Amino acid sequence: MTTDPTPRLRADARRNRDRIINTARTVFTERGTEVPMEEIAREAGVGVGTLYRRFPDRDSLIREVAVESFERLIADIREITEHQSDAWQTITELLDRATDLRTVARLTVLSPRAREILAADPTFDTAHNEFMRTLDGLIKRAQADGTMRSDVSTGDLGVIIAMLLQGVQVLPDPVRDMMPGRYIGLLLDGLRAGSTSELPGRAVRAEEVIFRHPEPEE
Amino acid sequence: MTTDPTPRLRADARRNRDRIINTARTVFTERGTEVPMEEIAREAGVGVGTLYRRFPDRDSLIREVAVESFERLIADIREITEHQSDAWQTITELLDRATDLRTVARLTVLSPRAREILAADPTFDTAHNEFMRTLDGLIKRAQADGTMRSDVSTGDLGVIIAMLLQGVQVLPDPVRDMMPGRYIGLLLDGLRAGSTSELPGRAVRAEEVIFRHPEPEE
Amino acid sequence: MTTDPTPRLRADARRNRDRIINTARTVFTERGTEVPMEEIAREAGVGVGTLYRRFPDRDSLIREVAVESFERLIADIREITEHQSDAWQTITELLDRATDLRTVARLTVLSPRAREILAADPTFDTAHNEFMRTLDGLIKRAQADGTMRSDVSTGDLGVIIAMLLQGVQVLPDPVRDMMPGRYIGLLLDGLRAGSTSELPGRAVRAEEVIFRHPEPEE
Amino acid sequence: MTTDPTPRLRADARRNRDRIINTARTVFTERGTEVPMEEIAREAGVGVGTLYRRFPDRDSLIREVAVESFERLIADIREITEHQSDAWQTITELLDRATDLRTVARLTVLSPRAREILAADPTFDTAHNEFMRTLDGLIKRAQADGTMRSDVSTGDLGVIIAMLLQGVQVLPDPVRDMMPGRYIGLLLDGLRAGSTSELPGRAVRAEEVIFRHPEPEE
DNA sequence: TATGAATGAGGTTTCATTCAT
DNA sequence: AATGAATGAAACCTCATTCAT
Repeated sequence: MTTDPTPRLRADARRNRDRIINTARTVFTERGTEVPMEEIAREAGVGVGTLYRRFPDRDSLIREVAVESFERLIADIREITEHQSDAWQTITELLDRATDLRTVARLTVLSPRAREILAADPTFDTAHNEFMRTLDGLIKRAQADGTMRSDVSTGDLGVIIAMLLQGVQVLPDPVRDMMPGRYIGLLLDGLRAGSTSELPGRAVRAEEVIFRHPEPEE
Repeated sequence: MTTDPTPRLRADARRNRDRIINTARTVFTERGTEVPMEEIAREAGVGVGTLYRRFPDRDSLIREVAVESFERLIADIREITEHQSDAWQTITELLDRATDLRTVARLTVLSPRAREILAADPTFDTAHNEFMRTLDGLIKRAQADGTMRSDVSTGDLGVIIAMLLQGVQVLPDPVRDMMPGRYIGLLLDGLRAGSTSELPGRAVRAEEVIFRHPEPEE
Repeated sequence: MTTDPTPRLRADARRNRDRIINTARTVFTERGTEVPMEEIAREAGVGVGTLYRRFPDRDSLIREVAVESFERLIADIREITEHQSDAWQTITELLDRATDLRTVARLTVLSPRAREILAADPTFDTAHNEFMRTLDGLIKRAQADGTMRSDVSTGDLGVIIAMLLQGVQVLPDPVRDMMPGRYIGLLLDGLRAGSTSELPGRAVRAEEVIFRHPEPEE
Repeated sequence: MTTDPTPRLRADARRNRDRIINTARTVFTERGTEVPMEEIAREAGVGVGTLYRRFPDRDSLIREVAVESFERLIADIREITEHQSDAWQTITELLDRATDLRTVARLTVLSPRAREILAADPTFDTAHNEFMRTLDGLIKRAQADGTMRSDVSTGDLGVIIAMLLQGVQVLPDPVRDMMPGRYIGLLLDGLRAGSTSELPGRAVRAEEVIFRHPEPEE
């Protein structure tokens, strides 16, 4: 499923690679993509040299973290779907477990730089498209069920998720951790079917928000 | 109203100062507070030296832009209030004219650096407190009118505004400008009185979100 | 003996560090502490980055050079003392071999900036106190021997040494190297026991001249 | 006597010029020749523009201060000579009133930059030569009187004066003001006729120390 | 292979000097 | 003529990336 750029690694090399990716994911999510490479290396417990051996520059690190985060997120959704067949509930649960969602938001919708990198790399399309397809399926089902208002699109949901999660992220520490649920609650109330107001503007297509290799219309 | 840091400037100096502040406001809002000083100077059409003569370092530039943006925003609110007595409508209109609101969001809730600067500077309290008081008044009135749900606070609204506007900000260019209204619509539906769901967590106090010089209880 | 700030360095790093310190010592002694860092790096044959990796700012470079110079000077004194038991002769020889003495003078008595740096750093006290104790011992012995007038103190000698060596330093190149001995000769004549004039003012305490962490009275 | 570069000035212009020169003299003497021009202007109570109108660059300011300081010093000597015919006493008194002497020392022997400027400017020779001639006369007389040892030259005295005064200058504030007399005392003891030691090296010619337009041998 | 040292380009800031008011 | 604003070159320092051990 992945582009699998690292066919076989010695056990210790593998361990280092994992540490770096994990550290980078956390750091990118919490502090953005511009954190010094030296610092990422230090937090991962390796030298910069090792980091650069694995990822020749910052862009390639961002790319790998993004690919992997998409995959994790897709796995999250799968897991939820296993025990939860209601689409609205699935969306709610997904938003509640925001961890990987937040990373993806930061590395796609919320970082112009990351967006550019990913947009330039067609090998990334697979993971991305699968995610979009999945989200799209959920929304359509929730709308068919009559639980979600029908005038919002997958792209809209992408925007909203990104906005909310980013917002939550920068809150001062003490408020931060307890808050996501609250604002997701408000948002869901807005998304719920039966809302009275008519939304201005038009629905956003997913490709407009994330990046621009729209899958050839099947 | 102003802290008036520059009692009297020669006409040309005034012009340059204004250009710098305007450029910085745009640039900070669009691209964040870390844009190179040289670039701000270039876009403002002045030499770096001029920029530094007026604002001895980046922090002081951020500070001035923030103060001024708060003042502009307060003026916006006043203007709306003049022709609009309904609190809910006032909030809606305010959110629709998001320009200065977006700047303020970026420079308070959304930038840890800016937040730190402002928190360290008591001279900033005047503008800040006036804004908070105004927002607070609006919310209380809307809740008293029965148009806004009563389980949200001024701090909550601050968080939401910031989250939304920040999110909107990073959308890809073509989508960006037409979008705010749409998501504000969704949000307002969530905020509207009569919503069914019970919000988790607790209301956030304004000082928790922005910064920490709560006005001495009068 | 050393504060040993660099437990173990790779051979090449060690070589670079030494080059930098040596270059800085020369340059500080000849041209003062404000010589551009780029230039020090260039003369040491390394990039600026290397200089800054080892010494995060100018102050820390000054500090290291100072510590090391004190240590060299103490070693000089030890060496002289090994073959020379007469205190007056020791002082004379010490003044004749002015190299490290001049560096120390420049970095303590003669540079307000360096003095401030060193005064702020208690880890520096060891080297400093040892030097002062040594000098003090010499003077007391010379006075006990009846070779040095008894109305001068260690602090006085510090002032005089600094003044003379600084003066010598700025002489035009061709005159410079042959001169110290001459003026030291004049000075020593003034210091010699049996001088007729009575000195105005009072003896200076060493701490007044150098800096202000007087060793806790034992 | 002066090179008189400013034939006639309006009263206010004259006043500004004087303020600038006085401020610059103090500042150069206390803190060296590299103090920011803006700061000199501020302390003089004029704008930078005014400073630059009068002195087109730093070098020319240094030059003017130097010329004037020489003239003041010569006047000092004259004044002393009026009531004091003993050459040794004259030298002693001169050293005791160190003010202008210190400025001259800083701007000639002690500042490589200033020395270069003055050396490059033949119009400066007049003041300089007169001073040297005067000092030379005093020394010769003191030696003829048998009060000063005969193996020192005018150049030597220049070196010593400069060294001592510079040294005094950089002493920590509390010690500084009360000290010059003390070290001058020591020095004079060394200079006094009857000293036992034989000086190493050779006498320095005045031109070697100050700068290099040796007056055509008359 | 892993490490951390070295490099230098680029961003920040200061200040000598010029120029508009 | 006086002022203080504007300029840009040069110094400081950081960090992405390359390279020696």
